[in-house]
Order: sequence, then C-alpha cells, then structure tokens
Amino acid sequence: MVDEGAARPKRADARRNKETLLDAAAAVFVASGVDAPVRDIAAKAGVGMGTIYRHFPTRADLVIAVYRHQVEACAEAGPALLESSDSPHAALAQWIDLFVDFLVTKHGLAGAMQSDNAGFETLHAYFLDRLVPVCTQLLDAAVAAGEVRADLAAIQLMRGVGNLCIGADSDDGYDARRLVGILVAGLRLAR
Amino acid sequence: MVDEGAARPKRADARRNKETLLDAAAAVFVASGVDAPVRDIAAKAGVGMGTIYRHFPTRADLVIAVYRHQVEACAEAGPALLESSDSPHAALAQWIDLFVDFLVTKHGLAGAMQSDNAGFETLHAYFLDRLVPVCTQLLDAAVAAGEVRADLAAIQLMRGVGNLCIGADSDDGYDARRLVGILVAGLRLAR
DNA sequence: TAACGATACGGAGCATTGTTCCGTTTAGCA
DNA sequence: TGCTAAACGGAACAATGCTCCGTATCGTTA
Repeated sequence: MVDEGAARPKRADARRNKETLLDAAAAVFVASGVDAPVRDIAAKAGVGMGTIYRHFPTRADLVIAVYRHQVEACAEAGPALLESSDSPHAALAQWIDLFVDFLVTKHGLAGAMQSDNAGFETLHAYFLDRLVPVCTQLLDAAVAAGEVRADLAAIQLMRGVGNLCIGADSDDGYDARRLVGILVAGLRLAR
Repeated sequence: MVDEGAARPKRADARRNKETLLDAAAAVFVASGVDAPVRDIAAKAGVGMGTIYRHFPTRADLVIAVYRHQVEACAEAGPALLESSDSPHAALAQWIDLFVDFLVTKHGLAGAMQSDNAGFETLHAYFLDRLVPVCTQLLDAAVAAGEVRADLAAIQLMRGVGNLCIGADSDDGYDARRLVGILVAGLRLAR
C-alpha cells in the first residue's frame, strides 16, 4: 500500500557487510558445504550472528544470493541450446547436464533442495520458479517432436534429477551424471 | 577371540525393555518418520535415554532392528521373482518395485539411507550387504539375457533408486515410482 | 560541526536434539 | 535373605539454529 517510491538507501556499512557476508558464505560453502554452521560464516565474515540473520532471514536466502548468478546462467542456456542442438531431446539432455554440473559442484546443495525443513521453501521456490519454465520449454519441444514420452511434468523430471544428485560429491563411487543420463534415456519413446 | 559360546542370557527386564523399545520406535517412526527425536521414542516406551542407547548404540541400529523383517523379505523375494518372471528384466523391475514400496512407506528412510552423517554407516552397510547381492543377481541375469546395458553396477542402481525415493512421502506431487520406472526403462538396450 | 534519531551491529541466550556419564535400582543367584 | 553384576533413568554436555536487546555508528539537519 505505502511503497515509498525509492525506499531510503541502505547505510553504507550495511551494504559493505552484505558483500562481505556473500564472499564469506561462498568460501565457507565451498569448504564445508551449504550446511555449514551459520556461526562459521559469521566468524569468517567477522560479523555477529545478528548481522547475518538481518541480511538473510533464512539460510536459504543466503544460498540463493550466493548462487543466483549461476542459476540465471543455467536458465538462460535453455533457449540457446534448443536453437543450437540437432534435436529437442539432445538439447534437453545437454541442459540437464548443465543442471547436474551445477548441483554436484555445490556440496550438499542437492540435498538442501529437497529438504522439507522449514526455511528451505524459499530456496526450493526460487529454483523452481526460475528453472521449471525453462525445463518445460525443452521438454515440450521434445514431446512435440515425438522423441519423449508426454506423461512426465518438467517439475517431476527436475525433482528426480535433483534427487539423483544428492550425495554425489561425498561418494566417489557414485556417478550422478551417469544415472541422470540413464533417466533421460528412459524418457525416450521407442521409435 | 573369546566368544564365550553361549553368552550369559540377558536379564529379563532388559529383554522386555528391548521389545518395548522396538514397538515404541515402530509406532513413532510411522507417526513422525525415522528422524523422530530419540527422546520421543524413549518417552513413548516409558524408559530413559540411557536405556535406548544401551540397547541401540546408534539410531541406525534401532532403525535396522525395526525394519529387519521387511528387508529380509525383500531380499528373499529376489530369486523367487527371477524364477517366476517372463524375463530377467521383468524380474528386476518387479523387485525394484518392492524395494521402492518399502522405502516410500517409511517416512524419511530413503533420506536417512543416503545421509553421510556419522552413525548411519551401519544402516547403509546393512542395507547394502543384504540387498546388493540380490540386485546384482537380477541385474546380471538381465545383462546376460542382453536386455540391459552392462555398464552399471547394482550398487549404483540401488543408490539411484534410493535417491529417487527421497521425499516421496512428504510431497503428493512427486511420484517416485514413476521416476524409478523411467530409470529402469533407461537401462534397456535398444533391440 | 554538533547533536540526534534511525539504522545496524554483536553476541549472549534460548530452544532443540544427539550423546554420554554416573549414581541408583533391581533381577537373579547362592 | 543378602549380595553383585546388570540395567536403569535422567541430568548434563555439546552442537546448532534462531531471537532479542543494549550498544555503536551513520547520515542528516539545525
């Protein structure tokens, strides 16, 4: 209702701290995974607990902020792949490879994605809002081309792919990419 | 080394408490999932924290004890299916259906299975020790029949299936069975 | 430039949950 | 009946998420 046009700009120290926190969180996430204790991130950034929670009300908000760039890049790659690939199914497969690469290189991110812990809905919602439409576009194209079955929604496919990526980083014997490849192969219709 | 033949039998109250605990744990697992607080289980059973940890040193031991019957049943179903089915691939698919049914009906069990939290190795190890050989037998038969690709180990397949079952109970829109079906379909070689 | 109010900060503190430890109780035996 | 090993219960500790509030600082205004 109010929406004061341009809200008063943040104080300089607040902006600075937000940047510091993002850098620290990125570093800690790489070192200890996205489940790293909030205290560790605060310590790394040299700020108090209160500061971190003021800037990022939930851990999910912090994770989103840290990985926003990469999610955007993944989202934007979808239409590009659709144009440059030989077939829609190939484009879909390539795009899912990108998605898998993103997930498995972030310790524990795939696990956090499916966690039903309160506070992670935001994370879940952001990923889905941004990526499901892209996946839907690719999947629809492949269905229209008669290459894949039509009875699976994009969101289901992405949940499955996300789940297959869980634990991929902590277990050398587990090859998420291969399993996802098999899943995508299972999508194909017999010709 | 020592292995006193028949170790002295447990005291009657200890045996009774173990049973009570198993019943309470089963009830709490159904109500709140396998991640239910240990305190809740102790309270439900009317015993102290110490008692639960004495009988089951880790949560995994308790989970194993509660579900041992069903794991055994699943393991024994493997060879039976192989004999009664039309093809090894069909037997494999049916067996995996059993496995999936087991996982999705236990709130959070699939998640616990892949958790790399210390203390869950026992659970992991038990499931794998008991079920991987069965899955290997089915998979090998299907490979020998030329029905499925030969480059995926049974343990990998089971990890993938287990992962796909994560969160299946807490989200109505997610159909683990269907995704597992697609995965298994992806295993097939073109004829 | 000095004062002041809004903004932001820090970290103590509370809540939850896994796990351990030890003083107390009790079953089973002699 | 008395004794001892076995078992018990729950207080206490540790890790971690999250909140709250007294204090410090920024930025504006007189």
